[in-house]
Amino acid sequence: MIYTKTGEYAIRAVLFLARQPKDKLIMSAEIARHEEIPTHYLAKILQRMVKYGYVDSFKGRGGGFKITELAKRSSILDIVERVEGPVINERCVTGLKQCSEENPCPLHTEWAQVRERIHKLISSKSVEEVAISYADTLNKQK
Amino acid sequence: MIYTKTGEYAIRAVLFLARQPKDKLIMSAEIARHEEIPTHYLAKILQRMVKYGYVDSFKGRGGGFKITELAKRSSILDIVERVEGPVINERCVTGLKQCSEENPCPLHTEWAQVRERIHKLISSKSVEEVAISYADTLNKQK
DNA sequence: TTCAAAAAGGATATAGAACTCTATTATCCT
DNA sequence: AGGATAATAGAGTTCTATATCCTTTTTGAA
Repeated sequence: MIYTKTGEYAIRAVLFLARQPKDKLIMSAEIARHEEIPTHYLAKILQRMVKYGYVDSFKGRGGGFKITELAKRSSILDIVERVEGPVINERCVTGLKQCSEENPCPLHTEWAQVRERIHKLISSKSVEEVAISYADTLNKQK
Repeated sequence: MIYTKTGEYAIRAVLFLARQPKDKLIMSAEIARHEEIPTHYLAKILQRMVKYGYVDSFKGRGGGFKITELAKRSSILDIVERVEGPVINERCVTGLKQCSEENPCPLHTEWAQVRERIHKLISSKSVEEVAISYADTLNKQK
């Protein structure tokens, strides 16, 4: 995995919310059950997501969470970086301290390409796009 | 970074040793200084490397470490995986639980390709090849 | 207006990784 | 033989990510 569990839980929760009917509220416990995420831990992550403006929360009976427009328009990278800080490390795979553009290690150029491709992969599509096309796949399978 | 600091330190140490004159012994403290790795921690890692047969150690005055033929022939992936276990995670970037070949999430195929490329990048060249071509670069710069 | 549901918030526990320190053992040199 | 050097071994500390628990606050509904 490129990012940590916290980041993974965050996107899974957001992608799950993105697949729900508009404005339907989902309890954190329900998300946790569906996505197999530790209940209390997810609650913590959701709290942060509320602060970042990626989900809206509603307390009390009948309450729960729903995804915001901001999150729908954001990329996976946006969200993960917000939750856990920089995801893609600039250091080369060899870890060589002196490795740089002027002094490239043997894997430098190729690694830069891979890094670029990862970046594009998780930043070029919005959460909404990913969620919709995933929902389609799930439907066709049934 | 794909792997942890421990793994990174391990390759940096091994690549450093690979660039040394044949059979020259280098003290762990010297490797630590050159590669800016915490001294005692590196000593620990080197101990394990000895067990795995990637470096030979010599105690007492004039002692130190040198790389073995096994390590020279090994790939970066080989060494890192030995030190820290599996490096490349099979899980998809979306982390979606149901994501699989039959039920691919929208990023599944592309991510599989990236993963494959990373794998190839760090497994197709031997430590010796990488070290030699890096030494060349360093020389030309001078 | 009181009760129960649900999120928010704070405090704490656990695990693993990263790192440090100290004592021991092996080896070389004089 | 004795002292210096360097790896080895083991215990201990710190830090961060992960996970759990408990109390408080808010809200809808009976």
